[in-house]
Amino acid sequence: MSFENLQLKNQLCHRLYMASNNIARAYREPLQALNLTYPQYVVMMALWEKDGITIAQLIEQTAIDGGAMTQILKKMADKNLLAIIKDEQDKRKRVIKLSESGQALKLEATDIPNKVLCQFTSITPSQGKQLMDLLDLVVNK
Amino acid sequence: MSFENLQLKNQLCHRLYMASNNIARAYREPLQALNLTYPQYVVMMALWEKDGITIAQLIEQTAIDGGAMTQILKKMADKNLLAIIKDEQDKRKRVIKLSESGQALKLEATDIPNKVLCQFTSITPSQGKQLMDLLDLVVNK
DNA sequence: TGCAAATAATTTGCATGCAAATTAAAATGC
DNA sequence: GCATTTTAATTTGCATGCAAATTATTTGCA
Repeated sequence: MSFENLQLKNQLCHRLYMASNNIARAYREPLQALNLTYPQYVVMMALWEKDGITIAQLIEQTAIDGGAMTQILKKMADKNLLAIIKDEQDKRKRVIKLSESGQALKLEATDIPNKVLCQFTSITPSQGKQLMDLLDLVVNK
Repeated sequence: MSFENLQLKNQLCHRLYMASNNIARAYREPLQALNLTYPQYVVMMALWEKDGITIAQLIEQTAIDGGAMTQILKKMADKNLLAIIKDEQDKRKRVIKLSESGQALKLEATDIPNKVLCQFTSITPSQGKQLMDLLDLVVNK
């Protein structure tokens, strides 16, 4: 038996693992300037697009784990980026609302995507698009 | 300003994040049968390919964090999958050697890649290959 | 030779990802 | 109308990923 299927270099999962870590690492420095971790940045992007949504909707948009989300939002509330508000209609729900400084941070974040992309010179925009489409197949199983 | 560049659906990083988590999740169940976590499985694959290497080499092969590697190897040694041996030539180094049960596990692992791939029906083998090549561009910056 | 610099691992502290258990509130069904 | 089930969040315990500090050795170089 050759066990080719067990060779690390043939594993799609390992490529994804390395690529994902690699790109997340590339965000660290630019995000430090905004005092945000990467998942916090993802939450901010979701809220900049649509504010005032529930935690469940935020989890749906970001695909961040629910247990982690509770902690992440708590820290972001501590930093006064957002407020966690009880829904009076359905008291199980919490609505997330950006603070003014949370909204204002959007302007400072505009450059982040470019700063990160500039670190990846070997991939063209067209290949990036291709890659996104292929990744969608993995995301949607 | 449109802020298109800040939309979550346009972020390569978020696709990678979701895809990577999604595929790692797909490994969980098959790996439970072998009593391995995903990173432990990656370490095993590296060692099945080349046994008796140092921790530094293992880190190089797997791209797993050094600090995490120490913990991972400790747990794997506790499970008697491998031994962590002091290098007598260079006492800073540790050599990792698979135990017999560690080597034997390779046979049981042969089916894992297929079991996982079967969960991703919407992606063809050709697309998988394409995806790997594109991911290499991200991995190698 | 001797001491500073580099290398290999480990440790520590923090931030997740994930599964399972828990709590609170709302929806359902008989 | 009340008990059962479902839903929304939180909490807990465990396993990383990562940066920074630490320890033990080895190299390099004056």
